[in-house]
Amino acid sequence: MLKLTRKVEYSLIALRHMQGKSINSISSTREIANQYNIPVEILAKTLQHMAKVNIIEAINGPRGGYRIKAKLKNINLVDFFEKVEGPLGLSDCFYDSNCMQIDHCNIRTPIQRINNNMINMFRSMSVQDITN
Amino acid sequence: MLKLTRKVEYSLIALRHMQGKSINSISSTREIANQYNIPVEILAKTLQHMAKVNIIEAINGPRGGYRIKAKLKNINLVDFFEKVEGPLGLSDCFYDSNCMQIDHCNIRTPIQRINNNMINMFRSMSVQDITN
DNA sequence: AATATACCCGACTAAATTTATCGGATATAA
DNA sequence: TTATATCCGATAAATTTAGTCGGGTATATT
Repeated sequence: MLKLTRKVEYSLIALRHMQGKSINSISSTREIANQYNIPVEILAKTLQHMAKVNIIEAINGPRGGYRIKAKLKNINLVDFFEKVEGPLGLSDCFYDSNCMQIDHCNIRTPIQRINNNMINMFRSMSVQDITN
Repeated sequence: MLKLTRKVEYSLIALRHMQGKSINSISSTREIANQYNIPVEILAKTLQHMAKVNIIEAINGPRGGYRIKAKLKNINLVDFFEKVEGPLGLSDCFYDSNCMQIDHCNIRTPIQRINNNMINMFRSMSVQDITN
């Protein structure tokens, strides 16, 4: 319960790895996967996805790879989690009201308060707070 | 990602239900399950578990059921989540160091900071904040 | 131009976790 | 004695997460 997914973890590991290198230097999927014991194919997907949402940038061809594109300081953790994993919330009912008990539920409002606290907490941190 | 489990949700729904009734009045599994559209068997387990960890108390026999036993005001959400669902943490490595990359991981410390923030946030709220 | 390296991406499979079901037991009020 | 309710281990189903596979495109290097 309340866990980060591997996808998010791998993304952060990769970003931190890239940020530790000189700007504009390129990191390949294989290089990162090897260094951190991550399955290559899964990391590949993860990086492709981060490229698609413009957090990093892909360079094709031999000697290609990825480098950071966005200002990590300007991406808060809510934005980041949502870009990488999709909508965020302690319960589905806060972004997709398909719940059988939507009418009877007696805890929706109180949980929403907690949810807001959580969201605010994550919003107060940037990706750079983690990758630095 | 970062979701509560149904077990936690059902527990809270049940607690709030009981708290809405006069003290010492008894609620049966069936009564709660019907009112909130929860599968009876699953709610039964959930309540049995809450009884085992002394949050509620079971009364056997016909006209039996459950009633609140603990002071909900004194149970913070971290304690509650852990009693109901087990150890809490954004990543497993904070309570079970069986991770392949424990030696290489470059984000353990930063994630632990976030984790602490989250834990503190949940610790600052009591079950009663939700069930009231 | 050929080649090798690296990203791209959809379809699929496997594993883990969460959710739900079943069967039979015990306790007790009426 | 009976009916209602909790108790509880085993198991099954569903969902989510994690990982694999195959065939594609782009490009630096020779």
